[in-house]
Amino acid sequence: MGTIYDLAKITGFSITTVSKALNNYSDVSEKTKAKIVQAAADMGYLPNAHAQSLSTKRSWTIGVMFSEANEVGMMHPFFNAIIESFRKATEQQGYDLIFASRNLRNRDMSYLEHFRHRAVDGIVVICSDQMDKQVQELIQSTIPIVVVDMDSSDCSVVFSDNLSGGTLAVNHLYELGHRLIAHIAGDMTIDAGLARIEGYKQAMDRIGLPIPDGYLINGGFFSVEEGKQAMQTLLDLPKRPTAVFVAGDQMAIGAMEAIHEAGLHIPQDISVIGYDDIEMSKYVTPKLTTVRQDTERIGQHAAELLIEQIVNKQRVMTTDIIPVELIVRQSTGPVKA
Amino acid sequence: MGTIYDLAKITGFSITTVSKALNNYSDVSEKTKAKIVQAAADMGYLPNAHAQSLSTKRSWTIGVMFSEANEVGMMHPFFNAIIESFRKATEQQGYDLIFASRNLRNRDMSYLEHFRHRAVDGIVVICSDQMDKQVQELIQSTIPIVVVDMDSSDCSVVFSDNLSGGTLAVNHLYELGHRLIAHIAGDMTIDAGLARIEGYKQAMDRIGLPIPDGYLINGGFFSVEEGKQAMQTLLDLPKRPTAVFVAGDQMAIGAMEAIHEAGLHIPQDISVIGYDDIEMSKYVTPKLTTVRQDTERIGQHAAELLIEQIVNKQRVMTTDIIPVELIVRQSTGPVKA
DNA sequence: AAATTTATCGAAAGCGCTTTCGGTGAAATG
DNA sequence: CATTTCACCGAAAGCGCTTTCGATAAATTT
Repeated sequence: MGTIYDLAKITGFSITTVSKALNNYSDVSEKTKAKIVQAAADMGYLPNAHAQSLSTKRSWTIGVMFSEANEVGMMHPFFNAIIESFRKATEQQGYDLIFASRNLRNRDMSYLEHFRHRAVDGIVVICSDQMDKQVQELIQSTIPIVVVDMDSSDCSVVFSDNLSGGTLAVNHLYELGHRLIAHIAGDMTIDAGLARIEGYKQAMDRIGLPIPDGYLINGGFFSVEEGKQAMQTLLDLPKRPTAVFVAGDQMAIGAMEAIHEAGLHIPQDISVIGYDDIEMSKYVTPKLTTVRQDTERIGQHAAELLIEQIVNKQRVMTTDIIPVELIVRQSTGPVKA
Repeated sequence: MGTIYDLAKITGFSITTVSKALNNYSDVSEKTKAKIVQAAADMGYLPNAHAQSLSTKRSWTIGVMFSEANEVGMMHPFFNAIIESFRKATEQQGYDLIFASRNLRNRDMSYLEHFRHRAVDGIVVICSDQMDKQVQELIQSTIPIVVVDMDSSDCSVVFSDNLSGGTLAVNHLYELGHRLIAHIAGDMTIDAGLARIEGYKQAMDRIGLPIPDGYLINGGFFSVEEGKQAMQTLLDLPKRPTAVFVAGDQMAIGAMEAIHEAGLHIPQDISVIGYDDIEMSKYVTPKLTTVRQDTERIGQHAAELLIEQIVNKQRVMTTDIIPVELIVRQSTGPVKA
């Protein structure tokens, strides 16, 4: 406890000198610097972050906002992995994360208002909803920002190479001999979902495979339940697919459940490949083949991009695409002869 | 943007009156209050949180700290669920969460130092490590605090009824006809792990079942991998158990993997029951029977406990135990005849 | 009409810190 | 020896807000 005033009194210097000593200014002698630092250590002095922020207009905080349809917040396994990596990268630089709510002191405010109130130095938004007004508002603001998993030309964005991801999945299935390949897609209002659809279509086209009616089915917003339902209607098709590319691991897990419940076997009767490579993918039975998104790299890169903008005090609008990787496990196999 | 000075200039009142109007003081007339509020809305005025904090000595922030052996941070599925519920409860009251790091501006500091620096109003620690010096330091401090999942008589704590949980698991297995019931335990340095062991022992004792050599095995720190290993040594036992109670769902998933790899079937050959009921438990195959911890309630209760201390400005040291619930799914079944 | 309340407002100090700018004495320069 | 330079330090203003304590004019009471 204690303030620089206490420190000044104890050491006999002015608060100016104390402050300078603590901040390692060059115009205070090594001798007095040492004295002051020692006294600070002795009394367990710590600068008050709020006073510092007020004075310097730097808060060393970064606001984080999730925008996703299911409102699971920090329990979203994919977003969560990104944030964890983002956190590690930013904490190294001295930043703390503030998770925005929309309610402050019984006053309902927008995320932007919240962030302005807290005077964050930058914002990261992990967003699946392109249309979210709040996100647009954040992007339009002057606060440094980076958005993950969404496309935009108005700010720095970083997301996976979903187009290649879709292609990767289809090709893998094709090489295993599959010709009846369906796609349980994410909603088209979601950039990632749309890009994976595109990847799927392009790959099918390139291979020369037609997409039968009903083979491209909307799985909604990536939940297990929606994946399950989509798979069920897929199973009811007159000509059932032998393989299905699912746009997200959670949906894929739901799809697997539907397949099991129908008494079919994976991958003998039907192959399934997911997308994301969330934690649990390697623990379901059979272990899920999937397209891995590099959450580690996405989070870290987003952090770098944001901090760069903060320190340089100028916006940069890049769109960085992170490569994905095919992880072959046990849910995909050769087509039945 | 803008400050109360701007508002004062625009409306013609003093900053005092502006501040009072904004804070709904009684000694400013409705008429001027309306004018000021209107002007504030017009200019998009928002109070600067740092200035407010500096002046009121309330920061409306709560520091959160994880302490767990595996360092997975916010990717820990159980802790994570608790924090999410905690967040919802606190955000309603106007608090923001700050996730503590130990590095601030290239200065390595303790969590307590970090929290003091940020002047948080309260602290929540989700802790599995009883011995953590940092946690002790936090508890000894004067900042309002609540700790989850650990026992302590020096502060408010809230955790699950692990004793009953252990008993619940064993009894369920017993009722299915099992007599050879093993326990893959969490490390004994962890309160939760210890209590579940105790529950297991007591239940076995009450039933009159002996605990064969090697049936109580340390699974370490609740990771999938450790659970798998523990199960493997269990399977190598001369007299293999017909059922195993695992102290955590992640370990249980590892155990299931080991069982599958050994060519055995769940629950036909061996029943397994987990603990936690994390998200993925209902998606593994077979779906995991488990003892559910009420993360929703734990998080919310912790929030209430903490906020109460903050507003009343006095420490309370209660230990609240939240009931658990047996969730029967498909990984447990009657013993083979 | 005088005395007292009441309603409404503002000056000023304070929260803990940073930073500009000027001042002082000692060392270096001519 | 006079002058310039340099190293070191502090006064003061400012960051944006809250809160105490008076002050004033209007309303009420006697």
